Amino acid sequence: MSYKRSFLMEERLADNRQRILKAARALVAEGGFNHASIAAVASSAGLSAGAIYRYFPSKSALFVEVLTSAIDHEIAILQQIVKGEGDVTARLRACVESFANRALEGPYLAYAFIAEPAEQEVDEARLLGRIRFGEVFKSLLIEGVEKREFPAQSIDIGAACIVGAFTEALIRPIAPRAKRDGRAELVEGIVAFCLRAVGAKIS
Amino acid sequence: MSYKRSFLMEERLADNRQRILKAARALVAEGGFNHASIAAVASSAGLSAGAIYRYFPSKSALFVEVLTSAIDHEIAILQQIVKGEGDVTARLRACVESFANRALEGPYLAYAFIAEPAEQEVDEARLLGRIRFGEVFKSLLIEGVEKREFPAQSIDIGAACIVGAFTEALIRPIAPRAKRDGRAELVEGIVAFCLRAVGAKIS
DNA sequence: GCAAGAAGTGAATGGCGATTCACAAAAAAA
DNA sequence: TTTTTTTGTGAATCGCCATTCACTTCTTGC
Repeated sequence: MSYKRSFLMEERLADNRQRILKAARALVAEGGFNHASIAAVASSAGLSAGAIYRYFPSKSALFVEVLTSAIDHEIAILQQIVKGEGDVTARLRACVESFANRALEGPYLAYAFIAEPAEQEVDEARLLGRIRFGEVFKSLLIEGVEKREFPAQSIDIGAACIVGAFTEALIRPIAPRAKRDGRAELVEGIVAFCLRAVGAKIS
Repeated sequence: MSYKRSFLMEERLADNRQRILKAARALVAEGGFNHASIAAVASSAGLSAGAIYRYFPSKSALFVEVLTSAIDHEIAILQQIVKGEGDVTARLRACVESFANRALEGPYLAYAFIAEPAEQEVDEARLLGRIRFGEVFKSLLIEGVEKREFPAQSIDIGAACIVGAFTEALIRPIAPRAKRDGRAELVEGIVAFCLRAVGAKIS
């Protein structure tokens, strides 16, 4: 009577889904969103264009998921640092450093995720991601102010500013066909800026 | 023999061009780039779609000019402040305040110019604009460091960070359908962040 | 093995809006 | 006024891809 998917079938479907996501991510990393048409994703995942629609309702939905899961991953890394040991200043430094270094590692991907023009939906997901990054810094700021490591200040605004600051400072070296030199100095410069901005003592 | 445009004709053509630019700007201010199709711009300027192409080679070119001239205007305002009197700290404060207030004044326009997804070319113009804003702050930073108002620091990075910081802090309240309250606090928060970041004494 | 249902195919469709173009109206030269 | 050149019109084209769909191939239940 009713059709029931075997375990193996389930596996294969799940695997396909993952392959689609992976292919999409890889194509974005390679040449940005433009480079990643449904046809390209499909063939790169070893499926037909039509098949994609068995797994995702639309192109936007697919890329929103690609973006969101990448962001989840980054956030998890940052939260790990936030929850770690050391004073707040050190952890803030570590967060900014980590984010910046990872972005410079895969510049095209980071560019796409931070700044490349994309559809409405993707863009909304991006905004949401930025807000989530903001929350991470917000928690650090709250702790820092509480522990008197930082002076009293507007937490929400400060968090947004931090995200904006390192993001912007990264965009230029990250953008397609930009020169990328002095990475260490760049990262250190960004960190120093952020630490001064929150009023951390020296460092 | 050769056709020569009369003075009146020249005038009319120049006027048409201006009207097109103005219509485009108005439509963007009203509903973002999406809202501003060639057809819409044309009818709003009192011309036919085809006529636009006698004045601009492409839609992108038109919007690049709209964007660029808006940026020119903003930059001029900031440079006025930079060249003004008062210590560097005060002028930096005035620049950030001015930009933020003007952005909050015409939120949709600012959003489109700062963050709305658009064609490649427009996006490139936007990046260029950001760099130019950076230069303004760069000159302030250089002066501030020279005059010992600010400690030694990475000028280029700092300038980029400032632009990113206020930009990001503005995007959320500026974005379509965002709530916009506490404007004065927002601006003051951003200013405070930036001043601490460059190491300005109190304020 | 065989019917019924599910997954996969890829060429055709569809929508959208920029761009073009054959033609019309207006302006300058003759 | 007639001719030539420029400017303006707006419907038709065109390009681009996401999305669909009639059909094939594979899975499952019997």
